[in-house]
Amino acid sequence: MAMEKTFDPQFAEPRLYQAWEQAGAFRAGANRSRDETFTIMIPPPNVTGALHVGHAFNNTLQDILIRWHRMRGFDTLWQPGQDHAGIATQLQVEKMLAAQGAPGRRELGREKFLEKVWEWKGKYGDTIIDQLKRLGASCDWSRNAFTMAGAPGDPRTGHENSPNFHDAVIRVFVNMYEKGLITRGKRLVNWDPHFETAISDLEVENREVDGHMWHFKYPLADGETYEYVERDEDGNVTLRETRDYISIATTRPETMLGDGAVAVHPDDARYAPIVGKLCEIPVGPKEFRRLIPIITDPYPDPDFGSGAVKITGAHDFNDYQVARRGHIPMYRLMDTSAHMRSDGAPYAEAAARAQEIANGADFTEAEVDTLNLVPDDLRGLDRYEARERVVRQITEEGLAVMTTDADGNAVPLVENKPIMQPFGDRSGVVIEPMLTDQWFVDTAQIVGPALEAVRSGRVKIMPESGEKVFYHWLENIEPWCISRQLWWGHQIPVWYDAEGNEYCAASEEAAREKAGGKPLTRDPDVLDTWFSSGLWPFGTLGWPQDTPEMRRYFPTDVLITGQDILFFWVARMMMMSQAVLGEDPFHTVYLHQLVRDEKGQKMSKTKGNVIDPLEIVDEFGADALRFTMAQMAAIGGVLKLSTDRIKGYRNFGTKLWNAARFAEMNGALGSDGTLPAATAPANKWIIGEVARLRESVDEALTALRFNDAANALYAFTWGKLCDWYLEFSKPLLASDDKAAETRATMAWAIDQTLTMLHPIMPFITEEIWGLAGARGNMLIHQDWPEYTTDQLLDAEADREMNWVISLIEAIRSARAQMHVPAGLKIPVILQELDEAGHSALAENEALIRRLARIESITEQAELPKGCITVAVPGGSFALPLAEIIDVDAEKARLSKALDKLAKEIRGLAGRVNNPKFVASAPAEVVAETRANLALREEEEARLREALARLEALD
RNA sequence: GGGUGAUUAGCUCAGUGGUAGAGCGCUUCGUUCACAUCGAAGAUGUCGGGAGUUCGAAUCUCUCAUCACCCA
Repeated sequence: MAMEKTFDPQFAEPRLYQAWEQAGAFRAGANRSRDETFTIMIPPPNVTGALHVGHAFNNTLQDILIRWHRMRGFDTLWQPGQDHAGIATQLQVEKMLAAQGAPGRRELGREKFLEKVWEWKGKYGDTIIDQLKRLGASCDWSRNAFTMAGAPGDPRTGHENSPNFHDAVIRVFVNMYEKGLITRGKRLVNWDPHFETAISDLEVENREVDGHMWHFKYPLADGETYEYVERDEDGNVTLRETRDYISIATTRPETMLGDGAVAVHPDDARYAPIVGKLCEIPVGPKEFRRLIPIITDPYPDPDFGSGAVKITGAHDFNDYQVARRGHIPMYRLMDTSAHMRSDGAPYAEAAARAQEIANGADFTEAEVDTLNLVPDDLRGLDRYEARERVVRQITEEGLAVMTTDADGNAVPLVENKPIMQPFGDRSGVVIEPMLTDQWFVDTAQIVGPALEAVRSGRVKIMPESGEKVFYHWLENIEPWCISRQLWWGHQIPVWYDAEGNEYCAASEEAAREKAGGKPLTRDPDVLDTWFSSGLWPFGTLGWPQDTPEMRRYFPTDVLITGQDILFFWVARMMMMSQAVLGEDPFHTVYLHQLVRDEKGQKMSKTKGNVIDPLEIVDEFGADALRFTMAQMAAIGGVLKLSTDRIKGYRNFGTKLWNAARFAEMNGALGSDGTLPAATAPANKWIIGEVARLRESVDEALTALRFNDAANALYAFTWGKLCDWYLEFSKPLLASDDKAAETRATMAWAIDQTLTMLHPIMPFITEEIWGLAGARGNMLIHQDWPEYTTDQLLDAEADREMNWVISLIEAIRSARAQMHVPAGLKIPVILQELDEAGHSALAENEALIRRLARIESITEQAELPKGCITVAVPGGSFALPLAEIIDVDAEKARLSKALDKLAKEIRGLAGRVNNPKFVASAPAEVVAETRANLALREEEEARLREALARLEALD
């Protein structure tokens, strides 16, 4: 049956994928023929996720490595699964409920809401898995895992691989708690007012926005004054005035209400006279104005603003540090939705107590947290509205620093300046630093082994620059806030009694036992999603149970993931694996960049430059997309995806398809796998080229240089197999004595090409493989070749065929430049030729005549008038084209060739004649340079002769 | 401000000390029995600037410029 003219991926890909799945081709250990294992853990996509180009890239690379190892006979496992993605999923379900007009989260209550989430997960949670299948991902889906599997409320039983994932999470928490690695405390955290939860540093996106800097006067207590002096760099006085205030610049006036002090740099001479005195916060009811101390701290930058900084420990990270150093009270001003607090005692009462503290009274953190210092008229307001009111009140009172505008009017000094503002990466709202009780992992205690793993080389990060980034972050690691005020997640296994004592245990019963039977309430918070993702490499293998999979496949081998989650995930997996198991989770980390559009811009919905990988698969097929991904994957490279490129690789697939079609027409598709006994130089040559390809593909994939592997395959398939070998084969297939061996060689070469292309282009290669008739196995389980060039490369055939190619190219080039009609067969005169050339010509005359479109080759030393000269290594040929030759064009052609040669000869001769080069360069480089020079000089001599002959014509 | 990287053909990018490369695009020619999703031939480079190390530098070092990303 004749093959179709082109491969139809839309039709064939789903059929082929189904065939693989039905055959169990992806199962862990499938096609295993040796003892070594090879394991990759998929970076679990969010259960809410839809496949984007980043996933497509990331998973293509993983699939290439997996398929390659599986074919090589490793016991291979590609562990798939999904992440429960706390915030994203909770948000998604809330949105759905709202859209349905159903009762919301709070109305439902925790338990009912979680039921809805599980329901949602059951319905929509597999979207991304189906999308990964369209890419050709050969994960062992029978082992699909989930980071919330086995949590209370999980309606599924038995059909998921990791029913114990929840147990693993709880076990690790309890273990780390008992070791003192997890503690609870009041800390300043990034608070997301939309989701009303704490989030980690990594979930905060700092963006530059237009902001304002206000300047206000904090009057000194009791009307005190001081001499304020400013000097220039040389110490000359530029300003001297008597002041009864200290000037403060702030971008967040609403937080003034919670100020605990004003700080200046200890070396700042301007404020030295007033350090230790009190000043007044210029806002709030006049009769209850609070006085706060002026302190010194190294944090304020004397050159920035006025050099004096207000300290609001509960709402700014820098201030928090200053307040802790100086034992300054931290007054929380906002509630969980970032509205000004409206709880607690009236302002007058709170302010009076705060004043006692400022005057030196003892206080506790807990007491301070109960004090609501928001004036009664501002309570309950949104933080931005409160800001406006505060600014207005201060300005009306005349306590804003004034300046003059363009018209000479006095106006408040407000600088417009870009400021960096923190946003929640999920909610997009401005993050509020908030002083709250949270759970923390004391990462400083567990970071050591992870750092050591990379420093010692046990774990290799690629590209190497990733290691520096890794060190930098881990060496300066901050405590990791792991509690989230959400419902969807692993609830923290800690219970409290009425006195607030903590009981951490794997179950409520165990906790109650510890508490001696006292009534307990459970901490409502859940764990950061990344806490459970950190256990991915072993939680998916059945840990904490002692499973065969855990023993066999852990530690895993290569982790392929985006650079952006090096800290989120990679570093934490390394820390947690070491903390829990005392082992590294993998030995190699391959980091890649974000996939961008063809101009290098981030893809974003607002820019409208998003490329949907599934649309690409629809239009060009998964193989074309995969090949493009592999081809882009230079280590550390920027990833720019353009549809033109994808189209090019779709064309590559068609080229391969047509080569197979040609083979099939000639009865040369599908070999029995035995190495053909070739006698024709062309056949010997292609066998050697296949061996070269095998070596370069393996070398490239071993080094994770996917682009090198893809390019080697492309260059071989198109540039060697199709451009030359199939053309060489045509006269051979028509011959009596070489036809059989050529069919065998072609079948073998194409099978080898399909095999080696399969990890990158699994669909089209499997399809062609299957078209060749009865095979013992599918290509996905074909054994990967191991032959070497030492075994298969015939050096003589290699030299010979390269000479043949260069002769054909030289003749074609001369013909084209002389505008010889492409269809015209011309005679060729052999002018002179060395022995090797004679032999190559004799063996391959049929190929040369066909490909260079030559009518006859005759040998004669004396040339007729009007010849074009073609020089090749070892000799020269002439094309007698007196009737169509353009002498000037030929002269120009020769001159140009001579110029180029002359330049090369100059360079080579310069080196050879330099005694220092001969003395210092390696012998083989010197020899090579000499040989090269000799060749060039020989060619130059021939061309000069030819040019002289032409000039004699005139 | 700190860190990391980039700068090579018109475009997108490979290239870790030994004759500057690929794909796309461009020009000319071509319906040769696998392929027009194709074939043949061709043009295009002070390898960002400057300095240094070296027999030899796109590659190593320093410096300047521009850009990108990450963290403040």
